[in-house]
Amino acid sequence: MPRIKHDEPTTHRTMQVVNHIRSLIENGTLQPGDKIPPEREFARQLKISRASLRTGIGYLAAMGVMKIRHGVGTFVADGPPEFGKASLGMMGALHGFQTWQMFEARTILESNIAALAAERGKDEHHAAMAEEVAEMFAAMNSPADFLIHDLLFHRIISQASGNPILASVIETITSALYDKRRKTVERSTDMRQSAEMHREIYRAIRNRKPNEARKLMEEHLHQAQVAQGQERPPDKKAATSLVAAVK
Amino acid sequence: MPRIKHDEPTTHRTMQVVNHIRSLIENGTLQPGDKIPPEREFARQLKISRASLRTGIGYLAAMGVMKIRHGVGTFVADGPPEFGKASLGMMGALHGFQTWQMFEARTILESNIAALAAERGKDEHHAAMAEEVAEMFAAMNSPADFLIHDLLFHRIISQASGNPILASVIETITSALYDKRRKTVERSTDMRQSAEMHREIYRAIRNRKPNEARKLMEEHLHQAQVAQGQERPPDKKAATSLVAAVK
DNA sequence: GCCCGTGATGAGGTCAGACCACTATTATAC
DNA sequence: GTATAATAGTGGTCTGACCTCATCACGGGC
Repeated sequence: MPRIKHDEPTTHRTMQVVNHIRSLIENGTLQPGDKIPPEREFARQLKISRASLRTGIGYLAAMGVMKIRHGVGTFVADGPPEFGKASLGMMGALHGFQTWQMFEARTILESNIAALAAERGKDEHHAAMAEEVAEMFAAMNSPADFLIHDLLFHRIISQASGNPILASVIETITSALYDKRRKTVERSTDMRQSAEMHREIYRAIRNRKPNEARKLMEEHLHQAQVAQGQERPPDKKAATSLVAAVK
Repeated sequence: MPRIKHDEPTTHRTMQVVNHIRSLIENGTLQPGDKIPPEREFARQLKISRASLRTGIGYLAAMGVMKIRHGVGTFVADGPPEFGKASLGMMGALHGFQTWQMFEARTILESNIAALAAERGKDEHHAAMAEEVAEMFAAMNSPADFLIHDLLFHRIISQASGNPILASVIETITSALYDKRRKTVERSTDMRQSAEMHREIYRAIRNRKPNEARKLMEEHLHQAQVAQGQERPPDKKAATSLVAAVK
């Protein structure tokens, strides 16, 4: 029989680095925000070349797990979890993501997240949400500020849902939509209505009414979508239909 | 006076590579599955060192946009879109993702996706789904094969939903759960029931009954979760029924 | 005394070229 | 004809030098 040499992927230096850092994170040695040793020293510790170490670190940086600052050092990411910033944009270019699809995904995710938040939200979440709603009413004449508090409001709901995975997915999609939103928010004439809507959502969550929260969130996002003229185009499928691609 | 070597404000080489490839993808020069030129030649074309080129390619590979095959070449990813394979696992280690959270996320996503598939699925999707259901019944005595067709079935539903963004998110979460599933599927005594369930889901989708499909999918995933003892830990009382549920 | 330029320091970024390892194909031996 | 061996092509790793950037301490000028 032909000799099978199927070695383990343990060989690749890149994965060696990734796994090492992973274990450091898992056993608590590395915490979000921590700085890792300088490349030259770290490479010596791991008994690999600096070049290989760098590919490994680059890999982690691409996934958003590490953050590199030229001239300063390399750190473990500490912000809200986000699946590779450029990832979605890249995927969009590759597989032809449409804006309406982003809205659809966001609507499904956020409406369910709102329901979860209504079930599990704690007092501090309610307080923070109330705060942001108030800020929205106060920023009625400043679209840019309004948008900031809008984002914050939604982010708090994500946290209140108690499911960080869903929160990160939303975060990724939202950040991809952010640029588009920023361009159109100026012409928004419905900030008052939007603020009211947010307040209603807040109330539904605070009063622990999951279904109401879900419904309101759905409605809210639908309005936002319409306001940007990003409705799903009529069902005229240019369907590529590659069932074989599933393989 | 040593004049300052005022080079272009070209951003980091890594991003230079990423953007270059991105533009190649956007203008259609590179299609999924295509092979990019050998590193040495490509580096010469871009007028950068091979090391820098490799950094950029590594970045794209980490995001799942490119696939590297040692000794063969580097290709544009062609399978189902997937956000960095290791990404979720890494994030889990960093932010403490729990298995029950993955199930929750998956349930929310897949039940809604099933509903969308019921609305938008086309004949070829229905056919492919029927095929997989049949394979499941045929593989009843081979857990490994059964699992494969199980995965395929769900993947076809994702495609049928007509929203590739949701499909990729699911794909990412599912692949993270795959290993855990593989370990427990052997003891599954409910493959028959599982197959029946899949058939019912298929029927709901084919008959364009979104709400029914959603409900069935929810139920199906809940069963799968229970079968693995990955229920969400109750907030208050301990669940003693879990052990019995496994059989 | 305070401010600001300037150099020293340490970190990541890039480069070049040699050499190693894997895969698939082709040539050769049997 | 088939199995083994040689080979070409491609990614993977190493070395070590040099470049760029961010920060801080020092010291002259105000």
